Amino acid sequence: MKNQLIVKILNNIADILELQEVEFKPVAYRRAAQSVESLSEAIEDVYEKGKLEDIPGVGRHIGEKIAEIIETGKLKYYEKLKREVKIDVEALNEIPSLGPKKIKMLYQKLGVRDVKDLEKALKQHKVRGLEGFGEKTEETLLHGIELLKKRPSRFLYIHALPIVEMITKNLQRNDFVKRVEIAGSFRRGKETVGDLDFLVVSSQPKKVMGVFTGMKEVKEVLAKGETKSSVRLSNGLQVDLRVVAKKEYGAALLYFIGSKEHNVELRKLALKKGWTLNEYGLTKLKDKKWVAGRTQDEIYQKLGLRFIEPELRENRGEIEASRQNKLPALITAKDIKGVFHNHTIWSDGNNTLLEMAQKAEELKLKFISFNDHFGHIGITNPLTEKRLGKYLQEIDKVQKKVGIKIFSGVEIDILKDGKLPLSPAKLRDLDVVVASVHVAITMKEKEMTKRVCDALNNYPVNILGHPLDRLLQEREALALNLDKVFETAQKNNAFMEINSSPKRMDLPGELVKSGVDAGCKFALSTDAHDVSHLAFYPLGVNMARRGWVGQKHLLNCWSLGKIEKALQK
DNA sequence: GCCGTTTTCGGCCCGACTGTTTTCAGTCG
Repeated sequence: MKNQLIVKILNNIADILELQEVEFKPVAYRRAAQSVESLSEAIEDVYEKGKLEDIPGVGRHIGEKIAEIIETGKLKYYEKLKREVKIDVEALNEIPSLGPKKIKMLYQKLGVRDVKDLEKALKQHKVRGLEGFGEKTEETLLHGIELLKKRPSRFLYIHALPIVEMITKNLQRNDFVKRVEIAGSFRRGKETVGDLDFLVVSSQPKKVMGVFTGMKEVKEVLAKGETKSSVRLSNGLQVDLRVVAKKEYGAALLYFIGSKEHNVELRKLALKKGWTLNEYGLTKLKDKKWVAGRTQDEIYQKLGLRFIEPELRENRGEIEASRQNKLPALITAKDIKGVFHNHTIWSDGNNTLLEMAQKAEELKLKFISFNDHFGHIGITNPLTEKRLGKYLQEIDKVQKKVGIKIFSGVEIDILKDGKLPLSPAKLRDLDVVVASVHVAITMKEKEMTKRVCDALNNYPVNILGHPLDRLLQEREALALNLDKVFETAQKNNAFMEINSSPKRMDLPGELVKSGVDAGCKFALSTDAHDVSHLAFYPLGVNMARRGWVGQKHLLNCWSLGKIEKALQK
């Protein structure tokens, strides 16, 4: 899959063109890059279908360039640009407060071509003499380079969560703070966040800024103004805060939840109606008269739209769907009646069957499904055919001690050749069969796709476990033709898993949406190895919501009777 | 370079903060 390569090249072209002060083209290339990035299928497949120009922001010229990259792995135009500029724009652009104008100046006056050159020039104090540069800029840039060297990667949602709660509490306890909202990608339920964005309603912004920048977790104040401040916490996470008046609340929240691409579309829509939209409200273009802004709903309505849930705001068709009143009724955490795919001390989990079941009951769930590892995967203590009988007896015993329904089952490995290490007949004795790829994960797409589809075709698999087998920030996704997998799963009445484990988040939201579009059904799992992991299921709900999942698409929302029927093979 | 429920040509989202200036350009989100 060359999506990421193409995204990178298109963005680099935009960087270079920006440096050359070419107008409008950079925006066009970035827009195209963004669309390719949010594609839910391999760009090669789009190309083969001859549909490249259907991608928003991709016209004839960029389409031809993408085709060239797919066919040859390279792009002549890009090579030519790189020869022309001779500068490592990509790396230099990463440095905070360094943009195209300054990069150009640094190259022309000091011959700076890369970060190394810049660091040298800064340390020799050659930069401060340039027009528009000063001592302070020198310091900022040097600090920026240091920061990049030890830059923390994006934060997992689960790691950002306690920080969000802490900051919210810190702000809320002040009587001059009327309202606190978390916005940005966290509010949109993304699996990782680059920074946090807070919105506060208050008539005393200065006091709010004082509290915010004065928190003990703040390591560095990056900016502090009347309405906007930015800090870096000691763990490296950047947090932005905006303070607005009550009247602006809706417009500001809309603006700060984003995504940027969603907002740009809304603004274009406003312009067509003779209005302008910013974070303070929707106003008339002519006389600046106020149209709306108190609530998000009000603004959507004025724009001829129905309210769009934050998780959908990625400019992936939600605006058109909203206009046509075709938005899905998204599931919420309350709709989840139980969770699939959980481990205990019968394989590599930390707790007993009873402890896990009791915890699920405590969480007000109506069922839990146990799926301890089966077969010879690289973990200690997997279930074997010999132990399976005892495991099932034990589950029966626990069932008598708790007030919720327990499903029995295994998580069984999909072997290299697409076979499972237990016969279809024996698998049919279990309530829930989760089948997953764990070993030989570097297979080529064609083989891997066949392997997974063979398993779905030849065995009574209920749930395809963590389909991508990716680990966030650790391991790439399997090479898999998901279109084919979706089709095969649907044909065999198998459910695609939405795995809520914080490092997995698999399938991610955008791919869940492709599955929904393809007619697939889903099962939400916790993949818990400890009682504490059972509480992770709302993370899977985030993924499901980002994937446009309604109750009819998700097994966990159905009645127990209907679930049992759907699991019969 | 893309795009069109006023357009196939002429537009292209909008404002805050910082540092360097002495009214604003550059950067960022």
